[in-house]
Amino acid sequence: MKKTATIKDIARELNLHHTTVSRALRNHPDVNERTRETVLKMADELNYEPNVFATGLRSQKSKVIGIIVPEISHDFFSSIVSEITNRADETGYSVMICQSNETPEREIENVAAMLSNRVAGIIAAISVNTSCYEHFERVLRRSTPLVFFDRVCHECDTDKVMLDFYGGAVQVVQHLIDQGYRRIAHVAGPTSLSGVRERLQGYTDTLQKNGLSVDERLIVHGGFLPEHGIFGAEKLLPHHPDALFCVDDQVALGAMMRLRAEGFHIPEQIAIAGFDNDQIAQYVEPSLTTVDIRRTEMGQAAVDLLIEQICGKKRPFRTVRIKSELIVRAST
Amino acid sequence: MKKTATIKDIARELNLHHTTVSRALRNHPDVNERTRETVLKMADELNYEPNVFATGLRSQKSKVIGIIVPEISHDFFSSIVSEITNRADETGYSVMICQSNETPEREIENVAAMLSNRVAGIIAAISVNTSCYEHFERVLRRSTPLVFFDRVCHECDTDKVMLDFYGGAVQVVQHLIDQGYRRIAHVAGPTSLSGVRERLQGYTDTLQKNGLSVDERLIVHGGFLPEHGIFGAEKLLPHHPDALFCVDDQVALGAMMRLRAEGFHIPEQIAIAGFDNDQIAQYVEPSLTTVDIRRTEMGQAAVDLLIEQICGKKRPFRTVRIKSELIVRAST
DNA sequence: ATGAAAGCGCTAACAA
DNA sequence: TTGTTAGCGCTTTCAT
Repeated sequence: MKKTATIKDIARELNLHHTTVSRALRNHPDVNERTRETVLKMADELNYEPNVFATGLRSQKSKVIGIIVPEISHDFFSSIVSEITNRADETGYSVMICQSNETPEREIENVAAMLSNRVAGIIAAISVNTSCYEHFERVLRRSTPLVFFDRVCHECDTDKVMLDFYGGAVQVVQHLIDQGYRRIAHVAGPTSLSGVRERLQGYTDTLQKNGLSVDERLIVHGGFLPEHGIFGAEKLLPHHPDALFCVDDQVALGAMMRLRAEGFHIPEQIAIAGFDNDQIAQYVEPSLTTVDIRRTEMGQAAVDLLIEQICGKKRPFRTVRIKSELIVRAST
Repeated sequence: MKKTATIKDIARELNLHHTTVSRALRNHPDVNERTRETVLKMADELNYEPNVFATGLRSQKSKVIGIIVPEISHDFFSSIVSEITNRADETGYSVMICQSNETPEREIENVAAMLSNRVAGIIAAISVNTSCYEHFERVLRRSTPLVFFDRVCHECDTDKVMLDFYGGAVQVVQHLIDQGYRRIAHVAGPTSLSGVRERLQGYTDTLQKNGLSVDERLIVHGGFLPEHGIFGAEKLLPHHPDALFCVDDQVALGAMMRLRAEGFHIPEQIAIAGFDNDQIAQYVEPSLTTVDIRRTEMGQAAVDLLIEQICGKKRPFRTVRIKSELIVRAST
């Protein structure tokens, strides 16, 4: 690696002391205007680039935000990562990324990697199976700023950006009931996640509010992937549902595939609704009714909260709720 | 930020000099076995974590790989980022990410951000509109390791991981011809990208090899998103194609949507084929014939080439070609 | 086997 | 307004 110019190189060229150069570059008031100009010119000429290791070593701060997600390649998470990256960019931060692959072990390593890289703060969505939060507690003990989003850790006292899963589920189920569906099934996710429990609660509450009974046989649990939708549909069909409310769009996609294979007409014989408003939801046939969750707003909120923490704004921790919006399409 | 323990803290606790501690921690041979043990124990006790700023400052090296992609949230790129991240993890590197949003301006900023963060190396796919490569030349001039993938810069002398676009296109078009389709259209991408030109070449070569003429009206150019497929289908329909070979699956999805809206039966009246084998390709109705490109292999190759460069292996730059494989599904 | 000294590039405090 | 000194945490060289 050919070494790049340092402030000392600039100083030598200009017969100045490197501290003067340092001041000039950082617009310190105590520096002659003409000196500053020559310094800036020389810096440009020598392609000077401040050394992050040196500034980091002195300040013990970095301009890097760490993101930890379960799976980078999922539509929802990749969108959020994209939004976070854009927002971070706007505010002068770079982004470091890790994925837990939905395992607590990897998640622990992810956290360790972030801390070892001395990131300015961490934005995280926990993995499905995380039940011990010691690694996140350690982040807080080191007073490294931390913001959870989507899949939050309720036990941890820090900022959170949460979706309105309950409200979203209520909207979907009410919509299905309004459309005349009566045997509404729920292809749920793993109950270890609060968002899954909230959707379930919204589902049962709305059924009961409308005088419909909750049939346990119409509730199945799985994961967030298409195969879980396929499997869920198979388990539900013997109980003759007339609508499927799926925990997310990927699951809805799998369920839709299975139902089509069985020759069902959607939405005439069975309706399907998802959650997340993945990009494909509008391109499948029939297009999928789902709940949109304002990903841009979510990503920005996460970054903004984190930066407030980084900047040391003294304030109580906050939980931001992102609004859900029902998107009605052809599948219901 | 509560400061973490340093080697000096450990040294003080143990009445040793910090250099001895440093040696002990790095398994230097010149250190008493019992001393090493007590040092390791104390390091663990104090939650010692080496300071990356200090080691970076001394060594002028980091253990961070930078990735630059056009759009993080596209199925293809997010998969590749995921694969790269996994591979980097295995080899002890962390990953920093940027997206150009398909604009050269942002791409230039991305490169600057990576260099300013002193990453160990950069893995990049260039944006559609990048025509000047000065920013990448600068990377090479600073002898920062650089590997292009998918969308490569031919003018830059460095490692490249390329897809076999030509071979993939040949397979798709030959398959369509074998299935009896004769008026095969191509919804192409922007010709600024070599991968797009290679697919186009594979398309025309295969038509001609089979004694079919190339009808310019059956070739349209656009981008990589569903809307470009919708638009492409509209422009092609007046010329009565019986098959559409699309530049990627997203475009195929859009085209499929448009054709369905027009009441066409797929694949009876019109066949559709894509490229990339996005996750949804198997879930749409009808499932989409496409070309798979071994994303894991691609991500690993990119990381492995980069790490070879980082480790200073003296060797000529290489171009790795990733095999394409036709995936026949219901849409043809 | 351990310690001392020096320096990576930068900035803050103090001196001139 | 500019220069001097010192130190962030670490490793390398040389001395003991």
